[in-house]
Amino acid sequence: MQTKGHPVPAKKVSFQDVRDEVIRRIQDRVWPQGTLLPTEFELAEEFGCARATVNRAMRELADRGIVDRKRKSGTRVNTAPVKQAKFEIAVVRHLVEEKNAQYRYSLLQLEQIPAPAWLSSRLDLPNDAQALHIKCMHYADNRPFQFEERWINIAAVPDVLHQDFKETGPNEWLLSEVPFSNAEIGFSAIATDATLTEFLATQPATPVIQMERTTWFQNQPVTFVRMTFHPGYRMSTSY
Amino acid sequence: MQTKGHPVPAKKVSFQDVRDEVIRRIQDRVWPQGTLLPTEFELAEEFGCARATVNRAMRELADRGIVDRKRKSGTRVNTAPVKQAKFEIAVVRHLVEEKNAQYRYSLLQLEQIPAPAWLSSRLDLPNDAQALHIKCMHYADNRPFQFEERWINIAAVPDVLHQDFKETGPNEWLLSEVPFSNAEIGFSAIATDATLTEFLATQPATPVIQMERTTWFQNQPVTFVRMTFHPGYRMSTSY
DNA sequence: GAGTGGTCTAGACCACAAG
DNA sequence: TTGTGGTCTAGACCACTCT
Repeated sequence: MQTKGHPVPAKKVSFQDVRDEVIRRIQDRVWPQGTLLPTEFELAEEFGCARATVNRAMRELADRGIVDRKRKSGTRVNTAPVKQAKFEIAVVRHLVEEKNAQYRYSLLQLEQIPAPAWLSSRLDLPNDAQALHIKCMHYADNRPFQFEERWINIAAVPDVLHQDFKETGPNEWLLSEVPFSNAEIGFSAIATDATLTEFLATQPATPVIQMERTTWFQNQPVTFVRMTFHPGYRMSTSY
Repeated sequence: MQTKGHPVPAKKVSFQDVRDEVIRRIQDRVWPQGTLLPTEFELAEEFGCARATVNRAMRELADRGIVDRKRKSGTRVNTAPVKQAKFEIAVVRHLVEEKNAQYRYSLLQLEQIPAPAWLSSRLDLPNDAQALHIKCMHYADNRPFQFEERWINIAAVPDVLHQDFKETGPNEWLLSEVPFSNAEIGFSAIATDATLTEFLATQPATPVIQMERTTWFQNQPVTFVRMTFHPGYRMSTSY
């Protein structure tokens, strides 16, 4: 909306400007759900910027699931926006320290064993595979925070045999050893069994959140871990 | 790696090419964690593409938390990659239908009440605020899938009074009415109380996952909902 | 066939932060 | 001050997909 008298310096239109204005129009029902938006060319003209700028803005909206884009069809306001909640799967130590609590780690058990059948099946390991079986605890201000039970595919990370995991947990070591892996994560609610009741210091059969994660590196299975949080633990995020 | 004899048509280098090659080098320890990467200009030269192309590739890696970028400092391979797990907080109906199960909705209770103190406090409502209190069930193949209890801030969406929610749940209506809201979500593990035991058809004190969500639209509180899943429900995702 | 988004380029200027 | 990423431009061609 700027009169074209003299060539005013005219601050350039940023892709954020475009993005925010489009969001505003959607929120204010100028473009209700399902609306077909103007083409990039038209928007560029309206906003007085390059098409690439509009493209960048719209691509971001598409990534967020706010609009749907199709070649030839154009850009449409999404009707059933897929809400995504992102949870940061951080190292336990960070979770604890974020709460300004003192972190402490304790190794409970470490043994090399032939991979049990269920593990071989789950990780698709050969029959004679060897595994490192680890149990450990994570404390926040000396109160039980998380119980961790883990199996590591030794063939995938042979160096693991030189680690004693007395000072730092296997997760942190694996992170430095096997960066940028792929993983499958699942959360469920379970009741504490005898072991969990003991280490988490709970009443028997207390509901707790358990997180299971299987990790691969370059298509090779590396580890399966089961992490059980203390009662009352709440995972939260916002969007 | 292309000899510069004749001006070969030479397929253009895409930002995906750059991105994937950078990922490969990080995975293969060519650039171990903490490494300072070459500048965009240098990479553009190496790959034989424009700097904008490199920028687009690196920006994606930064978004994924694989590298850290700072003006003047340059781009560095992230040491403690923050793993992000994205959960799609979809409409319950979609969750059910994804399992190829038949979805059924049932309204249990709907009443207009003065907002209880805890709700006013949580949503920052005025003292005389009115709320719509709703209880309903979601079934998958006629088996209890989720129990939902919700409070809606009537002032934020007055139209809600014209809805009877007999056929479709409040969530779907709110989604169409209040698109692109902000929300805070939390998950915890709880034991079923009398009501939940009844509606979810479980044993008393069964561990279940409960999701709480508070939603705002343009900084105005809209709704607070507590959704409790059937026993054994598992939230999962991969990255 | 034609329209729309997807991407690349070459160049430019800006903004932040390290020295 | 200076180096590095952040962004915008104007133009070009490509790729999907609808008709």
